[in-house]
Amino acid sequence: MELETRYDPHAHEGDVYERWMQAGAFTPAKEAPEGADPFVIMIPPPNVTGVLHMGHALNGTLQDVLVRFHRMRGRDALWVPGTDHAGIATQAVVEKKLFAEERKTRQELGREAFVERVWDWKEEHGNKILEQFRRLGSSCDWTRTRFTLEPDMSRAVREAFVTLWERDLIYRGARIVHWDCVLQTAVSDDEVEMVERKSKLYYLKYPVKDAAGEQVTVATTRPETMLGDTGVAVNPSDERYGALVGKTLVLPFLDREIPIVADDSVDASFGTGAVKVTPGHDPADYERGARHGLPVLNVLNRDGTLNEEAGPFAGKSREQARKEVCEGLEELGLLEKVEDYVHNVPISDRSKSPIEPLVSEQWFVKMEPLAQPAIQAVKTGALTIRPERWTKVYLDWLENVQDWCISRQLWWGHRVPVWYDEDGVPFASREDVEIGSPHPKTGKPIVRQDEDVLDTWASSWLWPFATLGWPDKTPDLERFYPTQFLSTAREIIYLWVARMVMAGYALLDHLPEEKRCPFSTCYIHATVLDAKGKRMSKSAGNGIDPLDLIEQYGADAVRLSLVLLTREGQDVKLAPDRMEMGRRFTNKIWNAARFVMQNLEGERTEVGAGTPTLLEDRWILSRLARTTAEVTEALEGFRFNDGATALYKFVWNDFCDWYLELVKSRLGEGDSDSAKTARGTLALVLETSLKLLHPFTPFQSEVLYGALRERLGASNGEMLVRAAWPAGERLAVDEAAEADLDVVRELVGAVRSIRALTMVADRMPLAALVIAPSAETRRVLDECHERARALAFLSQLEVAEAGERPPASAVGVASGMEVFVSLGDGVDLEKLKETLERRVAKLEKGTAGAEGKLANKGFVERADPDVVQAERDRLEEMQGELELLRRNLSGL
RNA sequence: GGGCCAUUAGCUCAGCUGGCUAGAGCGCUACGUUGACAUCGUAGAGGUCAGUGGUUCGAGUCCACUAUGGCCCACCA
Repeated sequence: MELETRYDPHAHEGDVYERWMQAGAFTPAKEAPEGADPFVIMIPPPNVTGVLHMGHALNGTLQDVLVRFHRMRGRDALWVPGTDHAGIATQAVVEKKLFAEERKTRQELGREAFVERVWDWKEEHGNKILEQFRRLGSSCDWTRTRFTLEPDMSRAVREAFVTLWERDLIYRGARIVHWDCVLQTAVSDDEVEMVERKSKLYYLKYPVKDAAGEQVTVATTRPETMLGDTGVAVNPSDERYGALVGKTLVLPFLDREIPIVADDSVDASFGTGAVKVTPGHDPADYERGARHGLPVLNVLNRDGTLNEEAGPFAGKSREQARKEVCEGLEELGLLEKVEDYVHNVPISDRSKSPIEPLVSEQWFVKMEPLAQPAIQAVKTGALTIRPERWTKVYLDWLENVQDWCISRQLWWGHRVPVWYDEDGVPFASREDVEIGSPHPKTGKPIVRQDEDVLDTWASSWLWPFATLGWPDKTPDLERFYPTQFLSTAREIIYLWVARMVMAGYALLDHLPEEKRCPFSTCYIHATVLDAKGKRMSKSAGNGIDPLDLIEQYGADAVRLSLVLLTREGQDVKLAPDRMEMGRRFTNKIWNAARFVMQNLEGERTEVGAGTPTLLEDRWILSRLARTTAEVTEALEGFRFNDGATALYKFVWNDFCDWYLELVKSRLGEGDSDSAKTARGTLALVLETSLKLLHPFTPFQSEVLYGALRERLGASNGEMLVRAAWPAGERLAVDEAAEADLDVVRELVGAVRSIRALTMVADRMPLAALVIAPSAETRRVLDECHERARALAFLSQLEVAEAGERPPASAVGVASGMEVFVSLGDGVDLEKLKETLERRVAKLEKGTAGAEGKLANKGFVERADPDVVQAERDRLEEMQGELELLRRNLSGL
């Protein structure tokens, strides 16, 4: 196969993915390999309505890197994909479409027909996001794709519901809930966002009963809710109102008599110190009302208009009522004043409309008992959350957990599996119940099923095991549960992560305690921000579409860039051009591979032929061994960035910059042992590098691996995706080789520095460069000088015997070697002098620091002996260089 | 009102449990290559590591406070 000079991702990605699919490369073998531990990830199911955003792209990359890594390491690897039915979001999308296209509301269509429409929509559009995950290269087992509303999931959801019901952990209650007046459903605490809004603070006067002219002023932001007031509260220690507690007020408009009560929760310093109590429409008031036995009055309809309880204001919208209430009070002389006021208003995440706290009948799950094991999970280490600081967030929520309102007044979702008899006595059932059949307890006929559906999270909290077939004890459940890794966004630590842990402990009671936690590591990935550090959002229009990036740079470059840019626990600011890093690197790999393969023409069948004895061969193999260990350790510890960085440095700075250059002249030697070894080493290093790269750049590494095997004549169609992770006897760290090559690099560097100094002085090239090596370094030079010649800058180098000291204008030192430079004519001595002086100053500072350190007893006695020795060596070196530079300076 | 996170080169960021003369990529400058690489290589300029105090033989790294920016939680009507 001919490789183009520039890597073109689009020429390969589609084909490669297709080959993986045809080979079933992502589906675990029927039987788990002997002795292989599972490595399982459940994808956080994206909404079916969703399109891939940068957060998905990052998260998908991280999960894929790990799954591919562990698959290659021989673990029984599985990554289960799927989507979430996302009750409110999906229903809203379809409702909107229905109205736009047919001018119909869901009510006009009817429940059954509407749900049918949603399914139609799902079949048509619901796979989009999973397709996009494929573009990214995700190696999910697509044969196991799940959907949170499919029939098997319904069984799981019912099993969970009924189990909790039987344990008395589910109850129906009138509670104040967050009501979304647009979507006309209850939403959970976690779906509410507090948004700062400018508004007014109204001071209302309520007359005291039987006390002509006496009034109490309350401050409120919601004057229209005064119609639902059933009391006024003051702080018991507030002297202003002491005498009034126990007296009665008369509510304007309605003439309702309401008591003044004393309650600690009232802040005497806010407003007037007196607060109206509206238990039906304010969570805090609900609590206060309950403490004082005040009645709960609901003055709102489900759409947010006022109901008949509101007397003259019935039927008005909230906004209209507010206006009219104020006007009315004004007329009555009961509006004291209105102030500007900024406060936080609860807004529904889903409809973006203001939440109305409303008392209504809902289903709740008692959370406290479920929370205990989830708290224990992190305390015992069964669950590790990374970065660690999120543990506290997780625990804080669990330790103060509120009961979970699980009913939603929607149609798209799992219907609450509760049926009622004619007296309204409920019971929960795993099976559908026929209308008319007898209630198992009361014996009376069943008349209806509960109309509500369950919160979406009431299915997704079962995800880690419902995807494996639970409640049946399937082979998959046995083999793949619990999972090892969950990677998700911080926003859903409460909504999802904590609840999955609870569900695992509560519902998988056939398993021993230590196997119930659904995942052992929960990784909270970075948030992807825009270039200015703002959150990407549709409404702000600052989002970057990952598919555009893939289109432009290729999936591998995007994956690599994301991993290189993201360090654990730190958000990442992203601009499209940051993908350049990945693009350049993938192009570099491509060309290095091309070069290697061009030199492997012919009959070679064995990778890594010959025993390397030459320094550079030993060196690169040692570096390869070290890099292999680094990448392996990094990925085992979920340090993605470290792994990618180690590879980047190895491939680019060691392999391409040095090894390929050093080996070029040998490659022309035909059949010499030296040439053979070079070719073998090249092939081995390339092949191993491709394996290490595969988790990060799966497409490109697969293409190059195929090409390499073909070139070696060793191809039998095997794919890199299933290759074994590098390990073994050929890869050992050779410290001597690394140290020796460091000397060479340093030497070359020193020559370049001296040369650069003169070039700074004037662009004149050097008249001559002479090196007088010590006996020790001479050995190393002899070994590699010929190869080093291949480097352009070394072609000017002449090696002299020690002791032959040529006249020099500048002298440098490197690894015990003196480097003499004689300057050509026309050098700007002033500039050279300046440069040298700066260098001297820097060195003086350095030596002073080192001397101080070594003069310090504490350091010498307590520090690691190696560190002290290194410090001495460093000082000596600096002193030597300093001395030479001073000599240079005085000679100028 | 609590809590968390950041602040290191012009830009984006690395610097793990305190210990080489504080690094990388991009950008900039110079030179060299253009027979693996519509490039690549080498070198250079550029930093009082936000500020103040403390612990220590030694602090970018640990502690306290301050400043700036960002995020999360919370029933102040």
